Amino acid sequence: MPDTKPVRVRMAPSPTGFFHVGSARTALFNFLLARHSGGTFVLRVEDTDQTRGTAEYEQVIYDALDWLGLFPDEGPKQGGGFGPYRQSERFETYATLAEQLLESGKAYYAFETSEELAQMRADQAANKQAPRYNGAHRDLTAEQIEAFRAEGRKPVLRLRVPEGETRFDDIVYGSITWKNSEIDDFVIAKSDGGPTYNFACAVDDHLMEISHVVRGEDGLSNTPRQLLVYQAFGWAAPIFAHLPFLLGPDRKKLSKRNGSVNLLDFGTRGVLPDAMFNFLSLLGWNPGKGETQEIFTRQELVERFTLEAVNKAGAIFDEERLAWMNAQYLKALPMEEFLNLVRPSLEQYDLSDEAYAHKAVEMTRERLHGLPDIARGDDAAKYYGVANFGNGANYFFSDEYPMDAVGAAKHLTPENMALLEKLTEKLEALNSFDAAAIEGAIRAQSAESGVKVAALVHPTRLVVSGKTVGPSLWELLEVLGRDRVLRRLKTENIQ
RNA sequence: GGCGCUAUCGUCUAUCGGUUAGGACGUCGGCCUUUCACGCCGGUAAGACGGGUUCGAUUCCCGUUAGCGCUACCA
Repeated sequence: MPDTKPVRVRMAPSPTGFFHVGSARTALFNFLLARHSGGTFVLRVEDTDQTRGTAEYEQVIYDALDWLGLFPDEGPKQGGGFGPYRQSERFETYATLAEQLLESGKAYYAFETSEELAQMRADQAANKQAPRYNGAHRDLTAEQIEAFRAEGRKPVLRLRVPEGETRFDDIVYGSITWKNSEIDDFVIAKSDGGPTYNFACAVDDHLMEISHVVRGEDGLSNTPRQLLVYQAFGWAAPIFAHLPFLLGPDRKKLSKRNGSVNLLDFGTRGVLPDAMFNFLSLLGWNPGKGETQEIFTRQELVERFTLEAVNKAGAIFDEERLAWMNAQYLKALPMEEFLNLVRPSLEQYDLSDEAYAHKAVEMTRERLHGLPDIARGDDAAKYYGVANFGNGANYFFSDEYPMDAVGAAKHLTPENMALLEKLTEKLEALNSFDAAAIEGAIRAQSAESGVKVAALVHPTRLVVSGKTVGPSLWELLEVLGRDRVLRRLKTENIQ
């Protein structure tokens, strides 16, 4: 590593109203690289498009980054020595620099209207030609420029792309070469004076002394254009590393059309930030060397991460695997934290008996799914996660809980109800209402009535919880306590 | 259309010319058991296709096919 320049990476989202998980993955890899190399993680807001929302949408970016735990070292909020960090506040810089290019002859005015350009492209398409700016205004004379101005036309500034080819070494994709003839004289300054993406991006990356441009695969095609801007200014280019896309189940670029893409929605659904961090880091990257470990702490990830180990092929965002991974983290979470996590879904209940609530949550937690998806049609009684934890623990806190209809039809038969009456008497007679005694009573009743233990267990569980599944029955009854159990058994709340 | 990129089990991936192609998710079967879940054990399943290079290719090269991306006064 002869390169001793300090590592400075950036995440450059545009405020669009929600934070895409793909952007989160890109931000994460930048963050990992910065922390791994003791570098700086910069947040730059690309809000040059005035037609899109900005102010309130910017907050979404902070919320998302905070949630995932990716705290920028420099950015609009935290400041830094390379600000401002909002492109909308850097227009003068772009204008000044674009002007420089105009004066040096590296850029020129072009006066075509949008309509004329659209027509030009249509003609090219009709002639099966590549739609590219034809360079008609490349060498306008001062008189011609004045004439266009007199017409009231507002010019754009186009970069005069030289002959030859542009190549660069991408850390992930290797050597990439483009013929400059494939790149037209693209616009660097719009007619309203604002910069275009490729220009602003190159200018900012240079001025902010970004050492590694780590971004999505779609940036690959834009890189030659940006390199041309560096070249026009005579600037040294940064190192590029493009990341393969995150794909939907249909193998198309992940979007709202083919899946959940809002990072914060996963949090709402009960995904732990640590789990998402771990999951995302393993999409398109892995420690290699035959490593079979799947669960890594943030620190382990920071230590092992290298751009060289990033894959080239796109990766499908598999929610099943996310669910599994989230479950791993959920199980390892200290009870106190877990309790706070599920508290919102239990808000309608009285949790003042802390010891009881603690026990109820603990018993229910062992059965939760990593990322429930009721919409998929799963049995809500079986699959629940953090977000709808209350559905799995409702019966602990209220006598009003839904009765599983299928289970009731199967187990709450007249014969079984008669058995339950006898069992209820036995339970009522118990001196100590503990698991061992309860089990003893149920087994005794089983033997006495000549039925299998299951013939008593299932109906009892149904009546006291409304569910066909749940914790060990003896322990469950002990925790629920004599009062609740007997009350429910006697009420036969089966509807 | 042009240009660019990609291609190992259904999915995420390991492999840096020689392996019974490994792990994980999912799935299937079994164990545990009062149910479900957990856990444990076991099974299933892959180098897109065709050419080269080589003693030997999943691995290197070329082509085909497929997918994706760029081709805006969006970012």
